[in-house]
Amino acid sequence: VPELPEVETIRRGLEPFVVGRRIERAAIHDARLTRPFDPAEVARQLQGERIAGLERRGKYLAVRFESGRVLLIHLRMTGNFRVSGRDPPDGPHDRAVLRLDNGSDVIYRDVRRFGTWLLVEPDELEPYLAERVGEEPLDDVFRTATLAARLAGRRAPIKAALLDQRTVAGMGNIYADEALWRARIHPLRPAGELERDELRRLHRALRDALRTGIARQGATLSNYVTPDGERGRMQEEFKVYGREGEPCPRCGTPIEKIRGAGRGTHYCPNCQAFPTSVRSEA
DNA sequence: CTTTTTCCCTGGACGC
DNA sequence: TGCGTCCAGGGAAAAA
Repeated sequence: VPELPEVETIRRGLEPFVVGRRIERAAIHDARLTRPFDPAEVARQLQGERIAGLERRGKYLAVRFESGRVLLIHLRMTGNFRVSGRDPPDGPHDRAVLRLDNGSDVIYRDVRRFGTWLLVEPDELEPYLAERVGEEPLDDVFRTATLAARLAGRRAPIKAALLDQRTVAGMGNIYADEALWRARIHPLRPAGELERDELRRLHRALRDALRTGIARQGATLSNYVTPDGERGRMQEEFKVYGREGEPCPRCGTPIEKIRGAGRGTHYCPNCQAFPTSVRSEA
């Protein structure tokens, strides 16, 4: 499941291979990849573009071309990139191939075909992102106050609020669970009712979890590998995700799994206890 | 407006 | 072995 750390790892791995290169030929094999646009037409438009930079916004990869156009890629569940020479092409799940001007291929794979490619004009990028993606949690400007402002007045569970990309760009199910465990906050607490100290802990926790994820090159659960084919090692750091019934690393209480925000949600019922109504209002 | 639910998609795990 | 069923979940869209 590519979340911020996985997407950032992919970006870093791909960057040296593609920046400065020209797309000699593009082939898109999945009719759904560029919906609602015709994949053959998108492929034609990609041909000849020279790549000026590879950026990340939340879970989006943005391939910036010298022309100013941008290819906005979302990997969703199983999208992934490989570079040729390190892995045989024409795998059963190869959905697109970009042939570069140095003869190498950038291969896009996506088992479940949830991923999307959207080619946008220069003036379309920011408006598109603005209504979908909030602040980058690892930027210096993302302070506790930033997080607090995004959560203020919200009655949705904190788990659901964290998964909202406008709250924390790039947050996903795994890192949300890990961050809430680190902050010792119950996933179903109403987001707007978190105390000042809890917000401080959560701010620190989610940044720590995401930074650790990047340092470990992401988490490999099934499909995900870096563009070099390396497995991530973040799964070895999981404290709660996928550990239902196992002892909490902090207190030994068995980890519980519930349904939160429509997603599997793992937490320690002792460390992350729901506060026993401290509220004094009747 | 906010929040919740449904849907898309496939392969792996599991029960019989 | 093989078949049916369930599950994983990011985000768009629909429903509440």
